[in-house]
Amino acid sequence: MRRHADYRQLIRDVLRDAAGPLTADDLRTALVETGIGIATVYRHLKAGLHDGDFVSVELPDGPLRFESASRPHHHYFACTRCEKVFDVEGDLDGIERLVPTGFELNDHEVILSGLCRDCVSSYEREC
Amino acid sequence: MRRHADYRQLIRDVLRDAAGPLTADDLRTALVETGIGIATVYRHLKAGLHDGDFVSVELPDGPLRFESASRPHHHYFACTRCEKVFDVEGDLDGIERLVPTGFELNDHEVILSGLCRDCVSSYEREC
DNA sequence: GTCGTTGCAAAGATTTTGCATTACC
DNA sequence: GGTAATGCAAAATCTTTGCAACGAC
Repeated sequence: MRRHADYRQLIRDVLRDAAGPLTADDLRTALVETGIGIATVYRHLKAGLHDGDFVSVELPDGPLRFESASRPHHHYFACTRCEKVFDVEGDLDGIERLVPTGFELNDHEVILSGLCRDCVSSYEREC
Repeated sequence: MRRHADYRQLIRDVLRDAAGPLTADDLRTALVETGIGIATVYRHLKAGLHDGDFVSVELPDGPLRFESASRPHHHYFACTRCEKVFDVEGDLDGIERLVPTGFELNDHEVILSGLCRDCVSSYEREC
């Protein structure tokens, strides 16, 4: 089996092409043909976070997810039924207004939750 | 040692008086004199989440935190230096605008991050 | 006595680390 | 050969679960 592939670049590629943030195990699965181990995935993710290649997103009730830092600013919609996570375009106004006096704002994250389109549809069918 | 105290109520009391969201272990520590076990803390938190007594907040790089559901709607400021979490008053406009067509929004969460007042001060002193 | 609650410990799930081995140059 | 990266497995951390014992009534 091939070893010492450019795993960092492979992880970058997978994250760049993903529709939303991925877990470490999602990445290992995507790269399973290379034989990458989960420890190596975590090591590259951690190094990439430090280097600014990736950002991490913590969502309710799930493992940490990662995505490419180069994606345009966006937020998330977490479906409480199917547990999928969707990227959401756009941003909010007035964020600075929330920051307490003397605090220094560096980043922000908005997580919407509810039902995604598919789950709204299947819920309506069931009732 | 006293057993079968009204642990749910004790947990409610601690969360009601807290300055921000607490971890399960914070709660066990706060109630250590009662001899409560961590499993019981988690069991009441889980039941209370289901009953709508508590809400959970997942913040970057830390265990799940909990707070009273009865607190007025607010958001969080997570200091990246001292890792404390502060409640933030107020809310944002235009959240509905972000929701993709066909999705049903039930909740949202805003997590600001940066430096808290104390860390801004000590950072300035150091430089 | 019955039923629900509890503590403890074990199990799960996720993430990190130690270490010998391997690949690259 | 020397250096850095890797896989495996153990450890660490956080959370859940099984179960026997206990308390409330």
